[in-house]
Amino acid sequence: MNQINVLIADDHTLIRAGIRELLQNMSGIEVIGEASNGREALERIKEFSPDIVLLDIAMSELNGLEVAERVNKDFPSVSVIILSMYANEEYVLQALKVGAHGYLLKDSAPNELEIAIKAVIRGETYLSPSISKTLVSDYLKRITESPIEEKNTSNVFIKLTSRQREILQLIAEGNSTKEMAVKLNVSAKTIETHRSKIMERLGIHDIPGLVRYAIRSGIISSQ
Amino acid sequence: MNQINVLIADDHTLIRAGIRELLQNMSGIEVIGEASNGREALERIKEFSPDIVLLDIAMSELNGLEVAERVNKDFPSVSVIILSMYANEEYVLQALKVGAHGYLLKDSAPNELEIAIKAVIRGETYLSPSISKTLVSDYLKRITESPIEEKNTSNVFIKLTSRQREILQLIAEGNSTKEMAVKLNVSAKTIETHRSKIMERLGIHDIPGLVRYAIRSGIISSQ
DNA sequence: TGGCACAATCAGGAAATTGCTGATTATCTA
DNA sequence: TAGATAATCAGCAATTTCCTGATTGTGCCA
Repeated sequence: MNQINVLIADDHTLIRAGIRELLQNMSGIEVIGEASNGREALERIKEFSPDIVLLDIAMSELNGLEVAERVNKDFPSVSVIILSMYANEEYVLQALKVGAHGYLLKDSAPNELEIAIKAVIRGETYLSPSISKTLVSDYLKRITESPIEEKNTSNVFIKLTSRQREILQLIAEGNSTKEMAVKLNVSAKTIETHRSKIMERLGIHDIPGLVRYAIRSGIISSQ
Repeated sequence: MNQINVLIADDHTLIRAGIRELLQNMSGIEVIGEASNGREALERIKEFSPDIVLLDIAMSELNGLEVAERVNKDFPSVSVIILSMYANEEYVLQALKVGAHGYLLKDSAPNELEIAIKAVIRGETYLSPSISKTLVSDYLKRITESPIEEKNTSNVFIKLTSRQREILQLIAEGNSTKEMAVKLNVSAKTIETHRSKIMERLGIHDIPGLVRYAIRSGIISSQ
């Protein structure tokens, strides 16, 4: 039989062991190795030449996206599936940009893992259903339409205008609509409009969500 | 046979499935249920009366430490093992303070899980080896020698009541007043009162400030 | 054991904010 | 130069917050 050889890379031993168990119950799939951080993952890939690598994003040494990029460049025959806790659009786009073939949420059903692996082996791109299907085409359209913009890489800088980032920061810092209006010398209505545009773009529709977004994208710190 | 009945509470389906597989390969242990967030965990505990609950810390609705505290109070026959990504001393101490019987890193070897469960069933306290053994004695010494000093901890657990922390978490997770009222089955007016008390106690008078506070005090993550 | 502090619950009503629809002006670009 | 997008603002209904005050239960302690 032609087994699909899989390598698991995740910081957490227990998680790796759990995933390994799940995979070993699936027919046609064999776990040929594990790695406990990003750098080790690259070594194991070189050593084992797996068909598929399951990469956690949050790894020490080298994060999963970084690893994915190098795998795509140096080992093009190896397919990458990102295993992530976050449905965060930024991460998904970033993953696709660096050549990942799959993006699976840790929140997925176990059999999704099997489906994902087999889809990727067939040459398809697999995303967890909860991640909008339009992402890929949107993304591809975006980079083919304006390839130069690519270096703006990840986060907020491609999604929001300068004014919007300015206002997002003020919101996350705790300013009220009225306070922002005074600071920026515009009407409160204008601030409201900006806020709703920001929310629309980010797909986040509550203030706490904006604050968390601002923190994780580095616009402000939580301190 | 006297099986040890275990309940698994973790936000991520895949992780739960993996842990379940691991446990099912261990003799004398049976997984009798799962929960995908803190509140659901309490419901399942009430329903199933497990011997052991494995609680992830980072759960939505109610975080693992909060759940542990309530389990310890309302279901003293149920033992709690915290499953965490972090060896963070604060977390460990907090877990012990709220009555957890075990603190296991997700980075542990699979068989540690078995060891931990069986130790806890025997009435022992189990901590992952990588967590300094001195923690417990240090902690105990500290609280017996100068119990007043407790306020030096300065974290949420002393400043807010359990209910208030619960609501702070929900706020920071983006729930509206109305949504929280429905989830907690109280009136919106009650939520409003809680929120204003929380703000009063913390001296923070805006939602973004609460969110940042919740993040830096570990009640939620920014992800 | 009576009372005190405090937690948790809820209400009324004024005041403030938001959401929604729609509009104007300036700028940049295909 | 037309079309898309950004930044600005308004009206108004609906929702939410803020402030004051009240009730109930519980633990504590003098």
